[in-house]
Amino acid sequence: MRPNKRDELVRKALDVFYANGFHATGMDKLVAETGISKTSMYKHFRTKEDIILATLELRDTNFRGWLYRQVETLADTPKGQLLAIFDALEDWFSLPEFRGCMFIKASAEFQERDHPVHLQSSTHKRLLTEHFTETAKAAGLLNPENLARQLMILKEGAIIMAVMCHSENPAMDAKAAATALIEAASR
Amino acid sequence: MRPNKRDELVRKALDVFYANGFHATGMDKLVAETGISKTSMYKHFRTKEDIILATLELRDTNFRGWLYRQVETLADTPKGQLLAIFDALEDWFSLPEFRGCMFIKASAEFQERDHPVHLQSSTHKRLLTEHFTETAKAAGLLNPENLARQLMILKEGAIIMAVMCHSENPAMDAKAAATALIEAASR
DNA sequence: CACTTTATGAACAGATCGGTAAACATAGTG
DNA sequence: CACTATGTTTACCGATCTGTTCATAAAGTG
Repeated sequence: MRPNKRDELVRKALDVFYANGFHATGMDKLVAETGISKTSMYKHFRTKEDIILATLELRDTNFRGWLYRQVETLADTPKGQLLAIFDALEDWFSLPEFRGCMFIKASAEFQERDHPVHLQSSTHKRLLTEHFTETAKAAGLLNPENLARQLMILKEGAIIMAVMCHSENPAMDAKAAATALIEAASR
Repeated sequence: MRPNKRDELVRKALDVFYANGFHATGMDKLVAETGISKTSMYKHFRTKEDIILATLELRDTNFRGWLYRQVETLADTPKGQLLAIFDALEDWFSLPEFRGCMFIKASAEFQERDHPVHLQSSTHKRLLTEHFTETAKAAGLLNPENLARQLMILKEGAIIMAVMCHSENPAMDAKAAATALIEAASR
């Protein structure tokens, strides 16, 4: 099977959009950064928006895959895994290429509630919430849906603080808060 | 004193940028939405970016003013005021014009860490954190800086969830979490 | 009244935007 | 070999981008 130009484009475009933003990245910049001709891009995608949607799809797969794997590596009990979320976040935040959550940024640039980009970003957050809910259930904790939503709030809040207040350690602040919440749900 | 066109522009541009985004709003759109001529705009500001910075300054004043006033109205004890933050958020989220945090969106569109827009957004979050810290100190709670950062994480996370997962009540999820944290810091 | 300030509309740069067209190169397949 | 699919380069389209120019209107001040 030939190396797929389409996938190569999506992989490279993901990095460019993540680092530079969606509206701020023009098609010509995408050509310059990916080394792929504009004609090829428009053979594989009808519009720039379709390329954006494809990068978000890949990002969802990559990010959730990485997080779920990381959490399972760091802890073997469901309860420990809920806490390990924040250890994984700490690692992520410390990467030099860390630029925040791509989906938060995407829905900030495409605000209409029924815009495909906005919808796809919402889906990403919903899938994460559902996964946390399942883990909380496996841990036998009280009100697993409530707890999962609270852990999501802590995760998203930690991301924002990591992007906007660079000096501190929001992942560990969030982990401490999560510990208290999980403790309370253990009674 | 004559009605100040500059302030009128900033007030109206704030709404347009907030509703439509920064890069997505061109100067011509700004003319159409504000009813102020482009020539006037460039008499008062050198660049579009200067207009953006002015709208952020106004937003900071307005938002923190509103939040601090709201919190003081809703509760008279410092501890109660820390919880009232989330009641205020709930009101904010339910407004039809609610579109998330303008500073999160600004720093999502202007990502370079030393960009004036990014810096101004960071300042807004720092001022909020400092205010929460003072309130936590006034409440005599343990580790007021820690608690304030955690409350900030809850606040920012709730905003993100409100923007991206429209069905639920993230403000009350965050308030429940805040209750547990404040309780733990009361020992 | 004359004078200055402030605002306006409309046209216009020069660059960049998303997207297209046409001619050509390359490589895998029969 | 011919054929097809996939890629490239280059130039181009009309629209829109930030920002400027200029002539003109209106309003406050002496």
